[in-house]
Amino acid sequence: MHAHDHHEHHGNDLTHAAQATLEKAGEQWTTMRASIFEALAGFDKPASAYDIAEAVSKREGRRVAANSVYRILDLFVASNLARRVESANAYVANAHPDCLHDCIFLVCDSCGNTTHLDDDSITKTVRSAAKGAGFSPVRPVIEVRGKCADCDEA
Amino acid sequence: MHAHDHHEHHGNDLTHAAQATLEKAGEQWTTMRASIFEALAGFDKPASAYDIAEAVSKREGRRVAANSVYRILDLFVASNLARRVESANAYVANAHPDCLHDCIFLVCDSCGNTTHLDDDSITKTVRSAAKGAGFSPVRPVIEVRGKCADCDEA
DNA sequence: GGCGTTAAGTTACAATATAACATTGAGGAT
DNA sequence: ATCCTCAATGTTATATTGTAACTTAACGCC
Repeated sequence: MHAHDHHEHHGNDLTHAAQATLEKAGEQWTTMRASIFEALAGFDKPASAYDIAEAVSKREGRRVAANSVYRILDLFVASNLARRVESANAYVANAHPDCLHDCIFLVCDSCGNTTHLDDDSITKTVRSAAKGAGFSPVRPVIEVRGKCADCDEA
Repeated sequence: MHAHDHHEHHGNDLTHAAQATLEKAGEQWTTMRASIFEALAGFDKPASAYDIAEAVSKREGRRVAANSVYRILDLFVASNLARRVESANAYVANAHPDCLHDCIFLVCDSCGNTTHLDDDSITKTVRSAAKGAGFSPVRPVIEVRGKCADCDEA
């Protein structure tokens, strides 16, 4: 288990935490950003930029271009409000935007559900292995493809 | 250092090792597959399917569609002749197709060069962390984005 | 009011990936 | 030899993901 105590936010609590984090970073919490964050947080599995564009478009009754969604997702990722799941070309909301982790995603190949681990001992080991090879690590990408408990029963 | 002794193949040696591995898996070593493997191995950094299609097209003086390249790359990845670098949407030849590893890629954000580590202790730890979370790991994706030694000097 | 700055809209396009179907060629069965 | 079959590749079309360039809108400031 990781040592420090962090809180997993949900629902409005999560939205407020996201807003607070973004504003603390000197960025604005606009209605568009709020919509996109809501949409992202509303998915129960990683969502592509296009999934989000579609969800927001539907909810708002107007066309929102993928383009705009990408811009905002990039901002979210840079501000720790969201993460990109590289092996799925998709994004997930970060349940604790107020604390910084290299995180580990477990992606189910069969249902697409994704859970995440925050095991700092692993990520530190990976970072230091990279350093040992003369590399300056910036962002570890640690994902495990496989089967989640539910799908594995079958 | 990882414990077992494995040989890094190069040039013709690598091609022969790849051929042997593919044939041992019950697949044919066709001229098309050989061409694509050569092209892939000829890149000094991860190459996209389209990069490879272009290289093979040029070398053979005829159009080779990305499509065919994808099919063969998929086969290569399944047979351990090549790896996909998820965070780069690109592929690299595996320098030792005759032995099986979860491997770790260090991808330079500035020059694109990619080196790989085979540190089984790390990958085992990642796999077992996944298992500990009720997940059945199949394929760990461990990549580190950052700066290589050369680019880091600047 | 005019101006600068940031966010978002719009359009176009590039890059990556897959699907569906046609063709080819090698090997075996008759 | 002819036909049959099957795997591999070719061909065409299209889906999905990601960027670029430029325009418009909103707001604070002078």
